[in-house]
Amino acid sequence: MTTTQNIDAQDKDLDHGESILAKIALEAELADYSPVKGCMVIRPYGYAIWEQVQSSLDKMIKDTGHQNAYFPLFIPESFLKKEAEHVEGFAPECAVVTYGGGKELEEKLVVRPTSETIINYMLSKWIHSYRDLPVLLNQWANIVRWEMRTRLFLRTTEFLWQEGHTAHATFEEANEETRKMLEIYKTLSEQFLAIPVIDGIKTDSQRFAGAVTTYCIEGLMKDGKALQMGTSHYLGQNFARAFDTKFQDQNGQLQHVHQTSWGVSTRLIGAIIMTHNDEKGLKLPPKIAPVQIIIVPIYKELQERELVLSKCKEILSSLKDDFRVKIDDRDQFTPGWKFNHWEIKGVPIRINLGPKDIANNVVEIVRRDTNQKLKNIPQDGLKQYLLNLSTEIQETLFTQAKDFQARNTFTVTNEDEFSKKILSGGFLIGFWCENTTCEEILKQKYKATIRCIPFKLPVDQMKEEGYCIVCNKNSKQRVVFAKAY
RNA sequence: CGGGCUGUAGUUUAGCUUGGUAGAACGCUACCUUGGGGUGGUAGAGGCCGUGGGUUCAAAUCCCGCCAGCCCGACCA
Repeated sequence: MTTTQNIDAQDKDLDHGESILAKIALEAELADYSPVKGCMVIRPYGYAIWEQVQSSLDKMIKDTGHQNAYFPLFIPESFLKKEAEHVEGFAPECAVVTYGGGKELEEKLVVRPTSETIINYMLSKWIHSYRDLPVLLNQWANIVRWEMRTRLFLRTTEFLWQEGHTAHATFEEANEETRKMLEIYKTLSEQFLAIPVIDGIKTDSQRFAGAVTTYCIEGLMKDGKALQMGTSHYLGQNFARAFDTKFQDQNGQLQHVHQTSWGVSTRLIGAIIMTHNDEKGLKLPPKIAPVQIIIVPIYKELQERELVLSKCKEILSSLKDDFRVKIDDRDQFTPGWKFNHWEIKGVPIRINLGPKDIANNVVEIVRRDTNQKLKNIPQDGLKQYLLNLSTEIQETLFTQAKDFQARNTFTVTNEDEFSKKILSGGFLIGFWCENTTCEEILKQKYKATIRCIPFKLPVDQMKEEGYCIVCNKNSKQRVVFAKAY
């Protein structure tokens, strides 16, 4: 089966993921480098993918009771400094504005690296009583983090994301919120992006600066590296204390609110690229593909052109209520050229339509997930056929990615095994003693980190307890190790 | 910020060692041809060779500075 061969070829090619990312992002016209180092331009086709991701997620965010709002780009520098861990974590990667209107500013303005501080400042004004809670906010915004090494979509200086911020009366409620949103991210990733993830808790060293607990979803890219695809934080009362965000409870007592924040970014597009691709280019899951079906007319003479194009339009209008569908009627390109063009761009379904098909009342369909060519598909009932096919492609892409993840997830019991396995990448499952030193040793020696303490392990036959793969001390839990972006 | 590499047409690049008229492919424009897997042809347009200085009769080529980018290390969604 060609599909399996392609994936296997990728498995052996684990080191070349980076060039695949840049190559696809540029060739499929998703993005381009900007004149400013570390920044990128998201081109219309790439932005259209983001809009699909946005609308899917935005609906789920609103369905769970959250409202969108917008907080400013500029944050007074003093705000960042109010929460000790937060400033320590973010100060090195902040861009700071010192001049405005030709004058040096009295207080420097930080370009937001995230918005916990400004939102808390506002919440402290808005929240008085337990009746004001919960506050469930979300914002779609750009943020800036001054990164040393950047990569298209996976890590750029400025990026687009969604950040949810909520305030609750109790720990239980806030913690439940944190888990609920992580579950939504998991659904987004698996059901929409067709990328399987491991969900779990971050270790202390990987925790968000200022959070009590950070939950995450982690995906495995085709080059064997892990990618953090979304995080959800229980912030405790840390920011509430720093900004004095208090409410009066039912007993008349003043209490600090319990807060959460959670986000996913345009990094998800990088994850799609790094999960769904082959030698021809990108493969987009139908649910988030800006163009789900491309119709390529095939003709010779002018007379044929008229006939074929009118049939194409007829088919288009019968499908346009159910699909994002387009006809590529450009005359300057040959059909063969167009085939390659739309394959690079990852369009899930292509319809080839020529005089022969019209004579027989059929179409030719090519599916991008398997590259299979399906000949003589009747025009009657085409819509239903395509609806089924679309669902199947969505599932196949997920299954392909799931199989890849399974083939590249290994159990290790000691450092020796770890050192050998980590070379070729993948998720490594092993015991860890919960000591940060052991984690640090693995990072120094192998450039690998603990991605998370999983809620549920992706491999069977787990023992309850074992020995830390580094120090051999007793351990109660297995964790997921990997090299990461 | 350290170490390595690279800057030539829109893109990928040849030429640089050994100084002497800047070449190709793709893309672009026009026309013809072709069209069911990147058709073929003809004719064109397009370059202060990253930048500043130096050496020389003469610099894309040699030397020095600067700038930018890429890769490798220290940070991260």
